[in-house]
Amino acid sequence: MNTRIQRRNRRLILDAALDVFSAHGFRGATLDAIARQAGLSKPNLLYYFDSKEAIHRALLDDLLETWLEPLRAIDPAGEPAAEIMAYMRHKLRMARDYPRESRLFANEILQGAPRLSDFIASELRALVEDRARLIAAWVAQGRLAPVDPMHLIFSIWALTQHYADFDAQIRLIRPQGDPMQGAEAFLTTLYNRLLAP
Amino acid sequence: MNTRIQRRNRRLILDAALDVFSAHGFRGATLDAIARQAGLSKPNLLYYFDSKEAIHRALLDDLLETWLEPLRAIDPAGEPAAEIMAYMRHKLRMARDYPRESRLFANEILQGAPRLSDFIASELRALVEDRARLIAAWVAQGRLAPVDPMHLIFSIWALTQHYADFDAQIRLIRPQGDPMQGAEAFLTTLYNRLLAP
DNA sequence: GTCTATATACAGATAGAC
DNA sequence: GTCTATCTGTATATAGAC
Repeated sequence: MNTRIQRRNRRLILDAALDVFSAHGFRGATLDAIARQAGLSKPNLLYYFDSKEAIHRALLDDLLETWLEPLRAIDPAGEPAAEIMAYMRHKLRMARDYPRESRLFANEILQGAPRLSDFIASELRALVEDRARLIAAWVAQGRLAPVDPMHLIFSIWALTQHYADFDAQIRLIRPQGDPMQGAEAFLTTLYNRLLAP
Repeated sequence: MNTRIQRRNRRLILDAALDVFSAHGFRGATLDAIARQAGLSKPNLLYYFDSKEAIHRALLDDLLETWLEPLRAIDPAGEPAAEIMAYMRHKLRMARDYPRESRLFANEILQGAPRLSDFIASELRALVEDRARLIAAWVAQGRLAPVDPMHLIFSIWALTQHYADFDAQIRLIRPQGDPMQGAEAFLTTLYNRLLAP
């Protein structure tokens, strides 16, 4: 029983599955495509995971741990505007470094969040409400410009994830160079102007 | 040959198909689901359209005509900030009134724009470049704050379509009330602050 | 024009040899 | 642990009666 090979194959499968699920959605993904991408046979995939659903589930579980972290990292003791800016940059970095994860998530939400509604309605919701209260307190103290905390958070999600989720569109509109070229500078200006008290 | 019934049935099919394709993506949608939703039999769908692909194609073609219109409506002779604000409100209204169309589009882009790359690389790209030049000219004249025109356009897309595309997430995080409650006020503040010269 | 019945293809999952 | 071969369900599309 070689645990090293097992771990290597599980990783190969999950990496291939992330490629395929993020590019085609759950229904559009096939075990054949994942197996080909992973360099394994289809039955071998199902030796490591019970079902297509189980592979997808494993990807989401991996993702959700890292999904909350940037929001959690906002420090109540920090300087308000700087904390929001750092959060925005953190999310933008994730969109650049983990675009497949962003698209996996987007595919799920777009289709009504069938497999994520529990997570969103409990953990994510509680965390967002907590951070919204923090931001509202900062506003009340006059340390941030008056701004709706929920919409502020949504705006950061929308603006950063857009570069991962709509990457195909941006590349077709601006074929030359990196799709995220100039994004950080633009978003820094935008939030500096929005948040200055 | 009753053209009135034909038109009515084509409309029924396309409306049902928009429901199903936007909610489940191309592969996730089934003719069974569309037929049930339309109140017709599956072979009857294929009497009006050659294939599942053809139904999808018809939806996209309908969509693309209306997709360019708000960008085109930006008036070079207008007051710069007011024109941008009007464009943003126009897009926000479309996200509210046509969320299924927004999700249909998002599904396509997310999966690499396989059926939209021609449209995006030609018509949309040309229009965006034209509008970017207009905005750049306004900036050069000092009538808008210095801002990257492309990223400004992307930001409006991201922030408005987010309310349609991520509607499921927003509803789970804020179960009470309308997901777009406060969105227009927030975005108005945001762009007022960003664009003031 | 609309239906029931069906041909055909493909995808998820399993059997069983090695 | 990994493979080939295969079972089974489901989806697109067609045939043909009415």
